[in-house]
Amino acid sequence: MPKVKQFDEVAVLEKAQAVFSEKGYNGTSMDDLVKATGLSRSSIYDTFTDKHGLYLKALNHYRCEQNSNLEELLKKTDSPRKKITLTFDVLMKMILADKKRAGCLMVNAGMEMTCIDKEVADLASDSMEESEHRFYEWVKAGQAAGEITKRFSAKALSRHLYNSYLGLRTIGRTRPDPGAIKDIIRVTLAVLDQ
Amino acid sequence: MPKVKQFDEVAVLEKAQAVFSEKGYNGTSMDDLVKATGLSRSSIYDTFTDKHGLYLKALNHYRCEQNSNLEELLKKTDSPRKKITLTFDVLMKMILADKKRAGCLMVNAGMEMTCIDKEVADLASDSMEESEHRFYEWVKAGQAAGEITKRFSAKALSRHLYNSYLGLRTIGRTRPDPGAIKDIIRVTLAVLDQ
DNA sequence: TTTTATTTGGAATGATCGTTCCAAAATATA
DNA sequence: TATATTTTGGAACGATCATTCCAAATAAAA
Repeated sequence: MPKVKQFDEVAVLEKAQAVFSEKGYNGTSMDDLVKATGLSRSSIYDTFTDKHGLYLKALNHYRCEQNSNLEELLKKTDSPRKKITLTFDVLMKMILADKKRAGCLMVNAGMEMTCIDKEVADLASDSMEESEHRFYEWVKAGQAAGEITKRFSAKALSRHLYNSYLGLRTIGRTRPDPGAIKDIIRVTLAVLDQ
Repeated sequence: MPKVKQFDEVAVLEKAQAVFSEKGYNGTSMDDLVKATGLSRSSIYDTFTDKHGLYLKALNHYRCEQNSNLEELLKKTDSPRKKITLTFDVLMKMILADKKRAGCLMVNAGMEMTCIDKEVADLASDSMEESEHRFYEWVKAGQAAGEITKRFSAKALSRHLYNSYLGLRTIGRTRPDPGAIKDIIRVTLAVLDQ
């Protein structure tokens, strides 16, 4: 009887995500979102409540997608150290492939919204903590396996790795230079050596 | 004969800078700027042309001020390595003192405006290159003086240092934890050892 | 094909945006 | 103190913002 939904919600979220990444939350208008998603205003409001709701859904979707993509990719190896290396390899490829310099939606959101929107700020902060903790588990396992130095605590090393990730995300958005990114990753990872 | 300007332009720029840092360019309204500066709309438009002009002037003033503050501080020592260490010490103090998490106006501007405003993006990019180059000169001198390892090129090390700076700026805005910042700086600087 | 529930497009709305404008206030000189 | 010149406050402007609303279009079921 009823007419069924004419669009794929996930596809819409990914279109919206791209615009939010490029222009930021405050730099994106509903008109931008209408054009990018191909949906009508009514459909957007009906499905996502409002602009803020769409932003939150896009952020959550981005987080899930990134996590599962990374998990899938890291099945390639059991070595904790190689998981770290692979993560930075993939990051470099993502940055260099990102011709529009959209960057990471979560990092962008954290930077734009910390002082403005507690709900978004908390979400971004939580996601960042999760990412850092992933590094922590790998470093800890790597140290146990003798792949990673014990000169520094697992906590300190994982904080360093995640800090380098954040720096690269900033460089990727502002001044993405292949040589620079390679240098940074090489030096960042050298700290893990005995 | 004429009535003279009733306000200090530099003081106004610093008030504006604080608001732009917290809320971003698109998140800041002219009303916010009127309240923060204490000036009237007319005076703002008469002095800075428009919102965008005020933003650019605030960015340029921030850049000059930061550079001269750093230069002044680093007179304390002649050792290139100690200049680097001091720079990170000061950065940590700035981040921890920054209760509003305003962060660095230049980094914030680069992140918010890359895809939106070429003029601002170029200014931020130029300022970032300058900062990285400052590290480069110190690393090069430090290597020549035997204070810094030659395992990596001066270019690679300076890129690494600046990348760590950018990461810390992001963390300072989103999740500023004293312990984390100390860890990151310690590991970042350890790379300079022989 | 007709019916029915739902989506859809686009006009309309009120709020807020950046900007302009001008009469009134203010100050350094005469 | 009076005059001349500039700043100032605040109202007013058009543009754009997010959001609402409804008639028309649409697709599944009868």
